[in-house]
Amino acid sequence: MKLNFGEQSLVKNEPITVYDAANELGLVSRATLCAVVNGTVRALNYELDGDADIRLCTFDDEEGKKVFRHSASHLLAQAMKRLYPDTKLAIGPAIENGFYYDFDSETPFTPEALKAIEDEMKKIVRENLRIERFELPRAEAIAFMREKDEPYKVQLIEELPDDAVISFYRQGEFVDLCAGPHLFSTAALKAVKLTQCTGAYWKGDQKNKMLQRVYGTAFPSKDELKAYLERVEEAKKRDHNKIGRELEYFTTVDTVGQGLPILLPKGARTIQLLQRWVEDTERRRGYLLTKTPLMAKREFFKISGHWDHYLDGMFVIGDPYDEEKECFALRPMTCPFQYQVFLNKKRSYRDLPMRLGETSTLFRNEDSGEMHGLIRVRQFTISEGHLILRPDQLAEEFKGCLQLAKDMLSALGLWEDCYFRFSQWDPNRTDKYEGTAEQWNKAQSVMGELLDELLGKGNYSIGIDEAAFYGPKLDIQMRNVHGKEDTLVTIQIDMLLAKKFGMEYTDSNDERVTPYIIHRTSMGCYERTLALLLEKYAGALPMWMAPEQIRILPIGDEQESYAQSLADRLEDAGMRVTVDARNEKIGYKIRAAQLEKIPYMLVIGEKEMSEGSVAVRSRKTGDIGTMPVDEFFAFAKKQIDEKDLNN
RNA sequence: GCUGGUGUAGCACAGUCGGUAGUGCAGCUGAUUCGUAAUCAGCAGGUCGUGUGUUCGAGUCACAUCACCAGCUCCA
Repeated sequence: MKLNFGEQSLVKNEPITVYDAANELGLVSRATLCAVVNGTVRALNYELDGDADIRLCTFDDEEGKKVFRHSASHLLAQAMKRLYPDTKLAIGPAIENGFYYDFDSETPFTPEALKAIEDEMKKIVRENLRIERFELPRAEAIAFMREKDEPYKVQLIEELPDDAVISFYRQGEFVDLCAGPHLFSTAALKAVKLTQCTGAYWKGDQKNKMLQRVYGTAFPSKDELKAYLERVEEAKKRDHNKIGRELEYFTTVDTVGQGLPILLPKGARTIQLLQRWVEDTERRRGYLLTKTPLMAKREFFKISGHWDHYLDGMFVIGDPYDEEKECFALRPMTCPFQYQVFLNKKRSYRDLPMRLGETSTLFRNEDSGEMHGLIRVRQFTISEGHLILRPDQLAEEFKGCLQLAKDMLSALGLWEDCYFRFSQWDPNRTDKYEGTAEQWNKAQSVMGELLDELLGKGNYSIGIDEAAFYGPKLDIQMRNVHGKEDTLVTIQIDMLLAKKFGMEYTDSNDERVTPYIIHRTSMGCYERTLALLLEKYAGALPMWMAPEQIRILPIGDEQESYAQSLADRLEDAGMRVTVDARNEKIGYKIRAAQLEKIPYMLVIGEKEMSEGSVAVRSRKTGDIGTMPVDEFFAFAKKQIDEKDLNN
């Protein structure tokens, strides 16, 4: 058999382990963790018995990281079993940045308990236990796990297909059902840290028992672990929920209620200017502005399907089940309201595409545990829009929507952090979705082709059972500082709602045709986008979107009126300027402005006043020297007009 | 909704074994008129998230509730 290790190769007649084969070529080092053999990840002690293409992996490879951390999760489970023998094991995979293991245990694990478990893990590492794989036939595997009193493992085996290979991994006294692969020995797991303990449902289903999930991370060296933990700490400092409150962008008030943040003047200002910018940009791209009611009668939502599909998520005014009495609901979306604009009169194919845009406030009754700062709230305002189209316009208009979102998010500097998901229906859950399989397949294939063309094949992931109840979506996703993902922008193709609302147009053959609809947002909802901006820029929003752009700092009383007239002039040019005329030393005022992350400070003393100049200080680079007022004016205006993201 | 954690002045925090609440910054007043990240002094500020209970006595203990945080589930 021929064994290819990239450039080098080896010919063998007898079976040999990956480790021994690689070692003969001098390719193994301490950093080698596993190997990809003919496309499958294998442990180093995997026995080769035929021709193979082999790639050795270290921690720098995704495969290596995964194997390393998967072994760390077994280490955790072993320590847990030693300290709490009654604990039942569920599952323990490697995840991005670490691993977790789910346990069923009577004892709730506190941070102190985690410390003790971590110490036990370190002990096992020092024991240098070999990690060995073995297989069992199905019946024996089940009996084995029954004997060990591991009901979750029994269930996992029972759910495996009949022909599945059932493998176990043993390290010392500990054995776990696992597909593997794993490291050679526990000794390599030198830098392991348990980070948190939370609840998680068995099999991710709310109806199942809640287990205890212990999260951890692992690195080949203590230095790498330390660097990672420091990065996490740094990221948390950018948390909009902290920084947004400190910098007075928003606050919450117990008595107002959950998910109902108060936007303070700075937050309100930035959202106002984003909103104006969105509305103006959309107008230039052919959108018609609408303003529709924030609520409607129950009957209206029955037509749209929301009453059947989304009642739990709506705020209802009145008794939803008393059909005798009038009942209203606050709107959870804009779609059917905006359709009324189209329905206002008879439409012809000449009216299409009709692009409708609205700065739309929505209300969604999220579960109490869902709210998060400005990212997930119960009332929010979205740059909403619907495009009503002839079939032949679908591709072009979808493209336009994506281009608009890209332009918007690029101007905000967020585009580079986004990734894409093609959210599809689940054909097995027809209760959740409206329409026929034929309609869904058609909409999804149209959308798939568009995405391949616009984003490129493979540049988006597919999310099954993530669609809207009326159609597939392109979701533009972003992660917050905690690594949690949220949808920033969504563009959806809808082939169902138009019919429900009796929307038709007359085509050139004088036939009545039901239009296609695209639901879309251009830059998402303002609260969430602001939150992600605050995190991206650590509170120092770029000049063009900063609530306060320039602060003028007179040194003494004599410069106050000059400072004020300068502020008036900049304000007249549309800049957002304040004067700090407090009787304080200049250092004090600068410190205050720096802490508030004001982009530019203009220091005005006797010298500047007499020569008509300003001493400019940037929050980023400090004192950048004195320049004539006109020069600063042009300097600032350029940054604002060009939406410069570096200042 | 579920699991765990947190809640003391505007903010950051201290408060021992249950004995009647403190520090720094911010604020206000006065003095100081000052050149690139904190001038000095004085003053004021609290129903210890809320409620109920235990107790002679509760910031501290118990229960409930509200809000905030992380995770799970959910997310049109």
